[in-house]
Amino acid sequence: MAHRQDQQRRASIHDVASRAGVSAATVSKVMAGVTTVKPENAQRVLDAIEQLGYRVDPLASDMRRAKRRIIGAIMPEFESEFFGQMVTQLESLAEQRGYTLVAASSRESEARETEILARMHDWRVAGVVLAPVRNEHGPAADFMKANGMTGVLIDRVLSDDAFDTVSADSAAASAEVARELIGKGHRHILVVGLGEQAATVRARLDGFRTTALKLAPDVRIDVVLAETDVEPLRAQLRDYFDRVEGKGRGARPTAVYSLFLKGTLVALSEFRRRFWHCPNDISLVGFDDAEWMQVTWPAIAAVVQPVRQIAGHAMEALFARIEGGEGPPVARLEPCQVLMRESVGSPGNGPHPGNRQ
Amino acid sequence: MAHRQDQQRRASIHDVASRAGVSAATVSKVMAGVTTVKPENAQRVLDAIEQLGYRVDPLASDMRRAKRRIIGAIMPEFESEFFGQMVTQLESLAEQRGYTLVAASSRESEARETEILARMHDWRVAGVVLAPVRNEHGPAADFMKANGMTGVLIDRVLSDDAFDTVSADSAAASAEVARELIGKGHRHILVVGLGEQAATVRARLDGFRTTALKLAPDVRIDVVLAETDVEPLRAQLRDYFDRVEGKGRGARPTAVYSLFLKGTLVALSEFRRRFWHCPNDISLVGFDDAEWMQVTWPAIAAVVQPVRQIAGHAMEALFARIEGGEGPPVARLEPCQVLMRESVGSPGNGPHPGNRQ
DNA sequence: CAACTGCGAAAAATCGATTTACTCATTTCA
DNA sequence: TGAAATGAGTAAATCGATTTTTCGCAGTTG
Repeated sequence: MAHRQDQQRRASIHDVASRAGVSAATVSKVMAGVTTVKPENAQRVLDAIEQLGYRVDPLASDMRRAKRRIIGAIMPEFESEFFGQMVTQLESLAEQRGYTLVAASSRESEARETEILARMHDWRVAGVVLAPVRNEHGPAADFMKANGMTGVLIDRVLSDDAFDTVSADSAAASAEVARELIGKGHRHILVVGLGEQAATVRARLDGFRTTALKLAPDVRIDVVLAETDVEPLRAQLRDYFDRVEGKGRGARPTAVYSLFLKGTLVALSEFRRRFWHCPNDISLVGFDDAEWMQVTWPAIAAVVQPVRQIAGHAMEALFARIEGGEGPPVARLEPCQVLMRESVGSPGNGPHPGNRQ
Repeated sequence: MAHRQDQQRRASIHDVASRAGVSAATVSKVMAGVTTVKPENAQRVLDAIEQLGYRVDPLASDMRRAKRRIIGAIMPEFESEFFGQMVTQLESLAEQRGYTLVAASSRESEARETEILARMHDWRVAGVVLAPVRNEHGPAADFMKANGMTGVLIDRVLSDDAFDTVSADSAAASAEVARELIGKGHRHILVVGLGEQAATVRARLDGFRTTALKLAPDVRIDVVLAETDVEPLRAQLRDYFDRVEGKGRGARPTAVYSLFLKGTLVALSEFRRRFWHCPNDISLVGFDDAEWMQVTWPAIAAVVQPVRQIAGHAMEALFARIEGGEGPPVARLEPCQVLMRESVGSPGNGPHPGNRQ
């Protein structure tokens, strides 16, 4: 019956008003819960709303306010569990407050990051949750500052002089990893990372190195840092292992600590190529957990980032600012959990029987 | 200098108009590329736009049109590579056409699916890409029909009488898997799935069964289908293996075909529990590929869904409808690629030496 | 009885862009 | 020459909701 009508044009506040025999302003007041409306009028408005299936048009509703009830989220990628969970959380939290989340992927490009931000600025979003590709000092953060945008930086950041930041406590987690590896007897450890993400990588590296050296001053820590992309890292890692293997017995590290998920995958694939098995031939821990790490053989040890906490505190900080919260920016660090799974063992348990090299 | 201004209020079309000494209508025409504007006026408008850094407010711009330049995307989850890539693609395609993509996760709930859809309807989105939790016959699709929304259904769908559909060619891929497994000599195969996703699961199951039986009429195909959630599936799988093990030698299937990613994880974790190794103790193929499947030992065989093609054709179909395209709905099936990795071998190569049960 | 107080609701302005209708000129053609 | 067509541009309406202003009317007060 109402078919044509449904498909053609939705009821507006004026349709409700005329059906209820009042003005649009009164309808608006009823919906806003203003008490200075005569009960009988309010009831007729409610009835009209019910009958017409009226719902506020968020677009029109947002027109007049300077900050629209839209939150922008910019993530470096959507393909990993971490950012997938992050978006899910952020969306849920935005929704709870009656905001719409518009998520976009910068696809690991700072240029795109700024473009997206400009578009979000056009939309006059109330706030932005930005997980920068590189760190807090990129062009995106500059853009936000220059345009007086409200925002929170997460993940690959440490602290900022203009925006609140929320990230995993990389240093503490790395220290924990160091304690575990040193405790198991490792004295030659390779750290793998991507240099571009300056802030986080440094925190993770320093946290690891400091604690490791404190516990075992004789420990040898090698570092393989690729600048930008994953493929160069793969090549560098291959070269590194070729080199240490050339130096004969004992030159090979007994454990690898990867500072990010892609690095863990690269390390694993390099182990495969060399027929090295964890943990007998080499131990492996990676920053960032994933579901599959529990089902492989061996299960892969990992640092679990507290996604819910990061998302929760990011949104909390963001809404506080949106609602006019003042004060200097806060840099929050959320504690991680380190899951030592089977991929970590003690060195010197001899090569795996299947090791053919 | 322009700081305060930037932060307070952005330039509107009227600001541009007054600075250029013309009316807002003229500015609008210049931006739309209408030719009936005196070149010198056009130039002054362009200059004013430049000086003020004016950009169209998409919200205001969309106000008057019945269909706003917004595309909604509803995915069952964001945590897996498949849907992550899907959202990335969809966003990119929407952006190319000057549309904004608003993505939301139904978190595997049909109720939420409809709620999100209602909210998107409130936004008067031009179209929706819906990856239903269950299949094309859920309440979400009904809602879209009842409200005359434009949309395309993807992934867990076969065909629909109201909407275009795009999905992986599950049947063909499953047939290919059957050919591979039968060809390798498997005659007792377990298929693992989630019954709730009726359409796709049936297609995958039937495609597999038909081809397997055609090639080897004596093949035994067991099926473990959990209704809704992953945990029950885990329990059922455990029971199943307990049962077949109780029947003694040869009762155990030599291969498992999982119809979706979570099933592959469950199967792997069950293998772990029983100390079964792939492919010596049992072979495994799963629908849906993931990056980690190449780096584990063994690498896991998988059916790769053509994400780009699905996203591309979905958007193509969607925009065709948005632009008024008529005609009966089209059901598209995109071919998959089957990657037979090390987790699949021939049966009867004897148990793995490490098998302690 | 005039002035004041308040309540409830309507009218009007606003947000920013687009589109329709309309106004002058200036051409073009009969 | 006069009517119609074209060109260039503007005022105003529109989209749908919110917010400010105004107004009518009832009841009080001096």
